[in-house]
Amino acid sequence: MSLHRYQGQHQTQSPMTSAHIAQTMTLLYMTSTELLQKIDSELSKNPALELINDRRCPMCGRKLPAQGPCPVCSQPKTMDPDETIVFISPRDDFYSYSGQHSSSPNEIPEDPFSAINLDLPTYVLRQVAPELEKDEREIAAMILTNLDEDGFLNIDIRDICRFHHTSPSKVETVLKKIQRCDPLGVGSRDIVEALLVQIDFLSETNTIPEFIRRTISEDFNMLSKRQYHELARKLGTTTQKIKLVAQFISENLNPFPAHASWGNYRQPNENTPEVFNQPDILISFLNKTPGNPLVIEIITPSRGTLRINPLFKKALKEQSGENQEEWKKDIDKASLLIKCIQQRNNTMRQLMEILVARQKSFIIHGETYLEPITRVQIADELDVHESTISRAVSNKTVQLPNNKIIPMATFFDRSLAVRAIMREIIQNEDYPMNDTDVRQSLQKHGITVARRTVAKYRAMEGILPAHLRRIEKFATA
DNA sequence: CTATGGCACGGATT
DNA sequence: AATCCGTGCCATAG
Repeated sequence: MSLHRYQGQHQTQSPMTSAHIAQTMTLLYMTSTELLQKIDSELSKNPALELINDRRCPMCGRKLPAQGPCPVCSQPKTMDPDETIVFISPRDDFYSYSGQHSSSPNEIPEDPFSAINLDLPTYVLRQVAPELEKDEREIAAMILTNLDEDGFLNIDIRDICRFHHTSPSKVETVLKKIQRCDPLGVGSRDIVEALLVQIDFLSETNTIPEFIRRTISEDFNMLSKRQYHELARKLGTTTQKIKLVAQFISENLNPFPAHASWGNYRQPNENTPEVFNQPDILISFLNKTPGNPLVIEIITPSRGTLRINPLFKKALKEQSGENQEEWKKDIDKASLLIKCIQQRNNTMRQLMEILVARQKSFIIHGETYLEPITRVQIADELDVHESTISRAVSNKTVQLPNNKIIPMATFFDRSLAVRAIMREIIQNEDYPMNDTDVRQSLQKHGITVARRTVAKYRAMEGILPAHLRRIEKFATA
């Protein structure tokens, strides 16, 4: 209370600083979605603040086209794969789709084995949204609201066409994009289609057994009945090769998209559901081509440029009265907000620059390559307070080049790499290894942890103890 | 007797 | 100051 009066009297000095710091902290803590709400509410409350239709790059101030980020700042200087491009990407369309999936929120598929109640339709929608045109999004939304618990599409494509007055090929295009999202094959109409999608994806980077496409698309019945001999005879090949196909399927593919990386997504007994908001950061390869430089987009919600209404300013000068005090306050508040948003952007950019540099192999090659770093280290390097980094990281999410959306805090997970390696070890084990064995095996990788810790990691990953894995192995073999 | 999970402690991290 | 994390000890189930 008394603080307000104090500020009123000494406004010529800089009482800004304390308010400035406080607001920067709050803004930094907010996700992009929350920031959008904040801006909206400020706009409606504060007459001095104005949103003009003039989109400008938050970094260089250039005029921007109606869509997309700054063409100059988002361009690489070289094609050197070591380079990363970090830029602020003002988006207005990005957030309008959260929670839009229609009438029946109760129909959200829920895997009984998963304690995490992620909402599959929104999760997928967030991944594809950036890639879609406006009319495509409505189709995508319709597709995603008609998924069954296995992640299959249980509505006729023709119905979608009728509803949106569009062609089947258009729907197919959207569907194709959806199918390549994280629960790979989601939105397929049946097991066969889901498997084929997964194979297509895998074949881009891996070698796949011959005959696999054909067996799945034509003879999936025989395959599932394990009639390997008959199948081999029909295709004129050896039983051995057919068995390879079967093995590959059981090891690398998942017939039910919703159960795969989606359903048994670790942490079985964790009752903290991870709610993924819209990603705050997008990381991708330039032109979506692996090997190209990385492109980091820091999403900032905006439909234009925020500024102080010049008319309001003029009115303040001309008019003197009891309102003047009030108006001046409004102007100060508005300019403060604008400054703080700039600062937020700047901090996020610096943070991502250094974070991506450090964790590049993790981003490109996966969890095993995550380096253990702490927020303090980053804070020292950027010469800011640790809490700044904490605020910037907390609650934010990042979308990786493989379209997975992860919490930004994952970059600071000290044990993720070890857990990933452990998973590999257990995956490739010849016999069910007990925790002591796993510990030794990890030691060969140069990782020393206590036996008890192995048990903990196992629990985190939802891996059963050795004696129970034995049963599982026999069941699948 | 062995493998595993629960509890709690201390140090690091936020 | 509060929280998280790895670890040691011990009880218990198999």
